[in-house]
This record gives sequence, structure tokens and C-alpha cells, in this order.
Amino acid sequence: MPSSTFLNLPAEKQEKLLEAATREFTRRPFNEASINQIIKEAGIPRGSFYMYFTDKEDLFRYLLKGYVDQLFMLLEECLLRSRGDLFRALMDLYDYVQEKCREQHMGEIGAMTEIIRCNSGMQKNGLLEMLDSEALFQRLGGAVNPDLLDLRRERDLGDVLSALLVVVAPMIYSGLQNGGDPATREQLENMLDIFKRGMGAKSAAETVDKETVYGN
Amino acid sequence: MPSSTFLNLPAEKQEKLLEAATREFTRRPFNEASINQIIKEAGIPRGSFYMYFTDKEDLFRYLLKGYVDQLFMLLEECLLRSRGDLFRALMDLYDYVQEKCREQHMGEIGAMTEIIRCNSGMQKNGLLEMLDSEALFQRLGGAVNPDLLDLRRERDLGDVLSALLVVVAPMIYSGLQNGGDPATREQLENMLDIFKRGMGAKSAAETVDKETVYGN
DNA sequence: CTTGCAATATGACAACTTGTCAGCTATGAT
DNA sequence: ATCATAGCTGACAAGTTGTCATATTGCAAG
Repeated sequence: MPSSTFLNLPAEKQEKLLEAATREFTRRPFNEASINQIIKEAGIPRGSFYMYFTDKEDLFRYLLKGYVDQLFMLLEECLLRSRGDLFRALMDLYDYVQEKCREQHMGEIGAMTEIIRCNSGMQKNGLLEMLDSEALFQRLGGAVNPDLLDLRRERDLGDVLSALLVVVAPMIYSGLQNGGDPATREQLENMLDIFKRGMGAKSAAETVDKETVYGN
Repeated sequence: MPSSTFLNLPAEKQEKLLEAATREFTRRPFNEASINQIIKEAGIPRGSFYMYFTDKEDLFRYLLKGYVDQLFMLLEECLLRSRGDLFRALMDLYDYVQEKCREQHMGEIGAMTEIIRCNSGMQKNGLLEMLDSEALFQRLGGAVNPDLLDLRRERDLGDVLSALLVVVAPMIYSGLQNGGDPATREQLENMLDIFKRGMGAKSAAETVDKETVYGN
């Protein structure tokens, strides 16, 4: 988290730094990104940088937190529109992100995508870890209609949410990377269906639709 | 991947480097780990290092690939013992890893754990990405009994495996980190059950056991 | 042998990196 | 006008990495 000194800075100056940082982090993966480059481009002196952020990592986290928060707000919106249907909301989120990224090629989401793409080597998934699960699950939990889920214990909702996000998020990224390959969308759809119906073999009574489809 | 030059080195010298690398990577996270430190400790000159590996990352991947492979071999064993029951095998793997790590505090698995623990900051989950999904899924796929799963399409098995691994692996790590907290084991057990039974609400006919237990 | 050639080894080097700190300047209160 | 406090600054030490000209080795053919 940036120091209060940074937050007190004129918005213009803040953005200049943040923009330069975004540019650098979309160019090189986190390891290789250079504070030198960022401050040179933003035109602020070295000493000042360390006045605002403790670290390269500090800056990186701050930058990405904004993007991730935005994505979660989108998911929340999708949940409202789908009346709490988590699975449908996730598909809608996928579509919405796809579309949004196509039209404004380097907007808010575009920048996030680029950073993710650029960091897809060594530490890509570390991005996931960035989300403050506690707070976010609480927020999302409220928008989910639990009657559409098979919840049996208090914390099942949290487990369901976290499992879904861990699996779905990379697929959303992946969809962005290959420019909306329909195969990726289909894969996501299928994955969600597997989660919904369960992986365990169904006993005879429950196997109706399976046998209907495959005649096996 | 290391150069042939490295593979041709006397085993003794290879290990000296690998051991030094393990020590360094268990001390500092990948970003901060220093090639300088490694070569100093291994007593090989700077130039030679770049003769063997192209990069710090190159070395890191090679080192970890060995550990990850070992873990997959364990899972394969567990699958054989559980007669292809994937869910049971994953629980067994959890227990086995726990036990193994307790007795030999810094053995093969111990080293892996330490590296994972040390890298649990920015790029922890990047470790997951290291596994060559294609090859590994093929291997594991053969040991799984598909009759115990609800597979409806050709690639469902791959999807099931990948989803399970993505969710379970961090929980195994996490169990190692907190020294075998029973709560973690319970969480894993619950998570596997959710996957097995499915997340979607069951229609009346299928809800029998849920209602039996909760009377709701 | 010994000549020669390719493979391997080596450490000094240039070109970076990062975080710190002593001293500077601006702001606002008394 | 004085002074404290917060904020600003760039030179600096201590480190990092990858390269490369040169030295050394191993080995095969003459």
C-alpha cells in the first residue's frame, strides 16, 4: 500500500506514475521490470519513489489491486443480473470481459490483460493470490442465491466460490490471450457444467440424462 | 533445461551445484535469490554457470521439475492402491506427504516444501504452471478408473484432473505449511466431497440424503 | 608424440539494479 | 520573521546479471 504522502499527491502526478508503471509492467514481467525505467518515464526522482512505495512489489500490488477490484465489481453486477445464479454470472462475466476488451483495445481491462499476459511466465497465478479472499467472498456471498447451490455446511459457500474462482479466472485470462477463441468459451461452459453436476459417478436413479444422451 | 555440458558433468559436481541452488532457493524467494550466492557456495566460477544454465529461471525450473515429478509419481502410486479412485487417492496423497515430511525433516519432499513455502509470496502458484499438463494427465489418466467418475465427453477426464489438481495442490502445500493442522485436512475432505457431489442444487428426487441429514 | 581442433572453463568487465541518506526546500503556524 | 515539520532530491555504496576474450583441456589423426 502506498504511503499517505503518495495519496496526498495531486491526482495528476499520481496518475503519471501509475501510467508509467502500467507501461513498464506491460512490457516486461515483474522480475525484469525496472523501477529506474518507471521513474524516468514518469519524470520523478528516485528518492521520491521510495517516499511513496516501499518496493517494486508494493507498487505492483497496488496497481493490480485496482484492476482486480474492478473485475469483482463486474462479477457482482453479473450476479445481480442473473438473480444470483453463480454459474450463469460467470459465463456472463466471461462474455462481458471479452466484449469490453475487444471494443476499447487498451482501456482499463485492456491494461489488466496486458499485465497478466506479460506475467504469464513465472508468476502469473500469483495474481490470483492477490485477491483478499475474506472481504471479496463476503461481498460476493451476498449476491449469490444459495438456493441454486447444494450447500450443506456453513462454509460450503466460501469453498464453492474459491474453487470456482481459482479455476475460472485463468480461463478468462486465457480467453483474452487467444483473442476469444470459441473453444475456450466452450471449455469454460463444459467446466462449469462439470462443477454443477458433480464429478462422482451417479447412481442408477440419477443417471437418467447421461444414459439418455449416450445410450450407454 | 540444462545444457548437455551440464548433464555430462561428473555427478558429484552436478549435485554440488544443485544443492547450493536448493539452499539458496529455500532461503530467499525466486526474485531475490542470487546466482552469485549459488555459485559461490557451489565453488564454480560465474562463466561456468552460464555454460550450464541460461538463466536463474532455467535452473529453478529444472530443480523444481524434479520435485514435482516425484509428487506425481506418488499420486500415481496412490491411484494404484485406491484402485483408480481419484478422490481417495488425493486424500491418501495428502496424508502420505504429511507423514513423509514429518519423519525426514529435510528430505526430498522437505526441500520441495521449503522452496514452496519460501516462494509463497508473489509467485507461489507459478509452481503449478510448471507441470507439463499434457504428459502428466496422460500418465495419470491411465491409472484412473473412469467408472467412478461422471464423464460425458472425451475431454472431461482432462478437465476433471486439471480442476482437481489446481484446487488440491495448494491445499497440500498449505497443509505442509501449517504443520498438519487437522482443519486443513478436513477442508480438503470437504472440498473433494463438493466436487464429487456437484455444486448445483439437486432436484427433489436427488435431495434425499441432504434432507435426511439436515431435515431442511 | 605432437599437432590441431573443438569443447569446456574462467574471471574481469560493462552495464545495469536497488535502497539509503545527508542535505535541501517548501509550507504553514506562532 | 522564525522555526519545525513534512516532503523532495540525486549521488552513492553495494549489489546484480550476462558476456566474452582468453586459457585450458580432451581427444583424434597424422
